[in-house]
Amino acid sequence: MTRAGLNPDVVLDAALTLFARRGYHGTALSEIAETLQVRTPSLYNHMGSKHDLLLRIVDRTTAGVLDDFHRVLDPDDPPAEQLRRATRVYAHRHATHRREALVVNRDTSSLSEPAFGEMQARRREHEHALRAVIARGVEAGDFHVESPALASFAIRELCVSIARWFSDDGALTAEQVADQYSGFALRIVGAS
Amino acid sequence: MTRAGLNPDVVLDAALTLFARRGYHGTALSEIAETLQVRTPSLYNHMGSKHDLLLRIVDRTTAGVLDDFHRVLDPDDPPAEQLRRATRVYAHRHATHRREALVVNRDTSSLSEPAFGEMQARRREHEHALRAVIARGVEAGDFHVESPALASFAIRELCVSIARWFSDDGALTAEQVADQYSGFALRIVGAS
DNA sequence: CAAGCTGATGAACGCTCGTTAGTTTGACCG
DNA sequence: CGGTCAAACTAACGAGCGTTCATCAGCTTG
Repeated sequence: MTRAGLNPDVVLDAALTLFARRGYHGTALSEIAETLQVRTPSLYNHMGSKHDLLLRIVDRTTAGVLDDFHRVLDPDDPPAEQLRRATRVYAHRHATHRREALVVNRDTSSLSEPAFGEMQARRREHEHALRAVIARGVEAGDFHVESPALASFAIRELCVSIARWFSDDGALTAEQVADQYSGFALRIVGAS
Repeated sequence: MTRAGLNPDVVLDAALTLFARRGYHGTALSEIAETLQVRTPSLYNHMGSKHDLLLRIVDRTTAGVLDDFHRVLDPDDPPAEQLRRATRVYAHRHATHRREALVVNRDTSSLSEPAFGEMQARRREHEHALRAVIARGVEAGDFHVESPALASFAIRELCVSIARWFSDDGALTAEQVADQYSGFALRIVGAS
């Protein structure tokens, strides 16, 4: 191991923390370097560019969201259980991956093409998948909402907002928050 | 009226649009100037500084939120009606003042003291006031939630998120969205 | 029509940014 | 112990930023 012991993961993690706190444009590479007790140019031994850091963060996170969704969704479950599981895992991720969520939801617009387009496509895929669950619940008479699209937006953004206030030192664990929020989701769609 | 017809309101409005789209740090004064078909230094005839623009936006918006709240809250109303009205006006504001909401929720951390502290105090005031309404509803047996704080966070952030997807050209008017979202809020707290 | 004022402008400032190049350091291996 | 190679360093770059200032244009007023 050399003097500073830097590596790509450590750099990405430090960037994640600072991007989440001050935003992508509000964070200088010199601040990331200072965090790691290293001069700025040393970072380039472990990353492509500043923009590349953002890209990797967004990519990894949006892929994780879709993975989560398809992993917990059982096609044989009734809509209420599907919605509960999909919401719980989405809420849980926003409590356990706060920094990633903050960066993705704040700085995605700083991505260049084609990364921005790909990210939007993934977001839309998750959005439509959740909307489909709600629509099935409405058809089955289990849910009661005027607009599945509106309810889907509301539930997704509800979970996203967890990243803005959750704390590991708080009164509730990530699991408890996820359980309560999935309960909120079922109430929003008017599940009996 | 002189050549370009600039004035403080026009500059603030252009800044608002660009801050909302690219963020405070992501927006250059030259871009604001370009929007107004003017050279950058001309802006200084109508503003103090870039930071001052952000400050005025945040100030005006957070004051408006508290104004709205106290204007619609009737102490004699039952908790359910109080929550409905408070949520409706908050949701409505986020549909009709999208740009302001986006800036406040993204770039507040770029404010310097004491502005940042003052803004946080106002936010907390609104948060606590809404939480109190929910707590009263729980005490009265009208609402059923484990944690009024969690429900209050959820409802507020739910409304905030409207700014992220609402469009004047969309299928729903601001009033319709506000009505549906205040319905979501009542469902979240388990109002009968 | 001349004087004066408001505001738009070109030029320039000091600074910070992301990034590159060349050099030096230090850990590892035969 | 000497050679090798990865990686951290110093120095410097070009560009863009927010901001200032002296100048200039054009409208208003007497």
